[in-house]
Amino acid sequence: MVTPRLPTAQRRRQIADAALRLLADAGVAGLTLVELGRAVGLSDASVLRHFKDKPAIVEAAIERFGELLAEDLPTDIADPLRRLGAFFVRRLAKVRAHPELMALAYDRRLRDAAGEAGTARVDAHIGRSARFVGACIDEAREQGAIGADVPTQMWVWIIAGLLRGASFAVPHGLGQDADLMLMSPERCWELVERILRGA
Amino acid sequence: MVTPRLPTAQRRRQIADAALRLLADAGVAGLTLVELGRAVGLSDASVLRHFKDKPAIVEAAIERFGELLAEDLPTDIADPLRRLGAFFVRRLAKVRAHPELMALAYDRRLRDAAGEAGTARVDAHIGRSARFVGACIDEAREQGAIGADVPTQMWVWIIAGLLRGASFAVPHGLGQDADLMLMSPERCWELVERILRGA
Amino acid sequence: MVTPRLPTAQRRRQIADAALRLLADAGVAGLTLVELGRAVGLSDASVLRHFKDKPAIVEAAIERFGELLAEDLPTDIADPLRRLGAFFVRRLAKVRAHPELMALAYDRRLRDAAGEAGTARVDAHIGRSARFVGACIDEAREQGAIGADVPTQMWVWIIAGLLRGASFAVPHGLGQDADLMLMSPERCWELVERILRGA
Amino acid sequence: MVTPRLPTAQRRRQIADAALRLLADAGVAGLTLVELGRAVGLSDASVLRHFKDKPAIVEAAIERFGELLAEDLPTDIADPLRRLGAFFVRRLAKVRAHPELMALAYDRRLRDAAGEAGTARVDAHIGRSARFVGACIDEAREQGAIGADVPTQMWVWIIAGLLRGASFAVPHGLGQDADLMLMSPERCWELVERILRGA
DNA sequence: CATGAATGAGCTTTCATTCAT
DNA sequence: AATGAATGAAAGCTCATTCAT
Repeated sequence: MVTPRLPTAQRRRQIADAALRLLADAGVAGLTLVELGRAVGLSDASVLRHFKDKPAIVEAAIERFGELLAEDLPTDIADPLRRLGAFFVRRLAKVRAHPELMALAYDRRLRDAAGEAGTARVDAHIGRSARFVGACIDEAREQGAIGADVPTQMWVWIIAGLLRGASFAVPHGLGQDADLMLMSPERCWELVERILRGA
Repeated sequence: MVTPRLPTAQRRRQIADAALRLLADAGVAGLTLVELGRAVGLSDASVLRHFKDKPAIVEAAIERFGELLAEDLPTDIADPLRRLGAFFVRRLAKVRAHPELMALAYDRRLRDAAGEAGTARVDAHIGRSARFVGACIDEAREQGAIGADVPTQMWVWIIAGLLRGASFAVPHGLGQDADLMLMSPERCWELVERILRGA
Repeated sequence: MVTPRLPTAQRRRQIADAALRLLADAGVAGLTLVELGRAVGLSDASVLRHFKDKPAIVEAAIERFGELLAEDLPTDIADPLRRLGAFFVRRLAKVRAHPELMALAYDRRLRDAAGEAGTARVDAHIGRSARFVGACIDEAREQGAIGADVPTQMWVWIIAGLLRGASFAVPHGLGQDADLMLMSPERCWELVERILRGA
Repeated sequence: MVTPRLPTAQRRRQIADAALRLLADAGVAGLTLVELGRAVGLSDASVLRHFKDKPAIVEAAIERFGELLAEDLPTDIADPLRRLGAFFVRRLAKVRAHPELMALAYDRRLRDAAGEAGTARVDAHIGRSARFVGACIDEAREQGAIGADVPTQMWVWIIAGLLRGASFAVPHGLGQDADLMLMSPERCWELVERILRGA
């Protein structure tokens, strides 16, 4: 088989992405070099020509995942609740588009794959979204848009819960509410905002 | 090595529990027979004298986890919101007491470990809590205790999100709100109930 | 399960017979202590209370097989061809009645199971029949009943070949001659004797 | 250890041949991957890089054995008895040259090693020689070279018996006839042919 | 840059064997 | 006499990794 040679930079990203997909679809046990090679059209040995070893691949995948998450964080919106809303809408759309992949954000599987070394990086990336949400909430509270009784962390978890919920292909709660999946992200946010303000 | 002998029934439970712990602490890759043996003080071969297979062990662990989750579902409380509150309080306490273990309820790792065969069982066990919550919400709504605008499934995910949040040993959002962990489950529920009613 | 206790002598024979059957039906790999136990209604550990170890069981099985073969050797018939005929008829009937079992006489599986130690015993037992046949032939030849040109050993192998052929449940040569299986041992011997005398 | 590399095609044949030898020499239980590796100068893991499975190795060995047997079947000789004779001479020479190996043709060990799946292949390969012999006999009988009284299948077994006899390194019948081993295959066939015609 | 060949480590599983009850 | 519990050894197999081509 003649495999087109690609510059390392491209290959690295390709491999990191494949690792993420594989981890999401097949779990830690499914992330093997052979499978990784198959995904990018290389042999297992060749995959390792672009990375020192497997942990290095996982590390790259984690960074890739971090970028994916960071994309959703808006920076240019002044109003905290509108900023939070923009994040929520983007993130929800992304979770719906790639439920398996985004489930990694609400899972410990990336940490497992990372081993001792990478755990902190994973937590940092995933925590970044949480900190963003928390900051929006705090700011909104200071402006009086949100009441003081419910602590910020609770709101953070509530929002994470809503986003995570969308990562189930089949919502394993009630069948009759499967149509929640059909509600637009914008409409969802309206409801969430009402909850935030109302409480 | 002289290992104290135990009747199979005891050993089976011991092994199933150890499997759950191991899965929670070390992930799918860390759940090996040798490690399992070490956990219960047996050799790897001896572990398999109590179970036909490794899959059989995972299966037992899943059932054990199902029991653990089922304990939290109250059946004798008529009022739906009080029933939901009782569940919330129990489950939250349990998640705080065993964060790593209970993270399995909000994770895809049990499914990964279960393989093709056991996935349905895992989903059934975990989904049972979700269905319980959904039923309480529906009932409460019929009684007019909860408004009609926010769909049930959303509340289910919100509550799951709050419980899942407690499974992080270090809340990876904001440090200043770590004291949320110190708020009593009962007090947490008060807040949640207020959100439910208020919206 | 309450297993009736049997005196060792009976158990030993029972186990040796089971070992023979197992070896014949399932091959060397199928001869395990657990399977042996199942066959005689004992646990694997209990089987070893009647024999020092597994080689000892195989050894007993070999002796048992030797007895089985020895039964077919007539001692009281003076005329060599009639003596040979009696053997042939008995042996053929036995091979037809227990093809799998008797296949062990034309196979190296017993030797494999016996290991270094038992090989000689196996050869002795199986060779005994061959020597018997050879002796009959030699004697008949001295009496002029058989010609001198075909060496004894050849006749021995011919007869062994005929007996061995009957150990195939399905004669894997020609289908149209399957009815050879239906020809009575006595009639078979008539044909064999004609060949012996005629040549 | 530095092992000289060989292209897979070569290795596969090498391994299949070694499997056959091992099976012949050490029996089903002796056919292990480690032993196989030792025979070809590889580690056990490396052996499996050339075959998917151990069963796949056995399968290849069986095909190899089939080829070995098929070599002996002449196709270009019109006269049936001469054709049979050519086969007999070749096969006898081969059995004498490789008694242990060729014993597999008169044994159930290949079937045991093959397991459920390969049994039919083994029977087909071994049966092919038998069918060949049967066809020669039938044809010769039609031409009147062989009498009608002895059924074909009997002759097939007789010939198989003679060939099988040569697979014993030490003819375990009579010692005084060990010199049968020294008789040339051609001379043996002369005797066999006389028996065939004479009856 | 890419790969085929080879390997060691580690995993699941089977099995003969020991021992306390 | 019988068994349940435990074990070490060895088998088959997977996988990350190395290296020569």
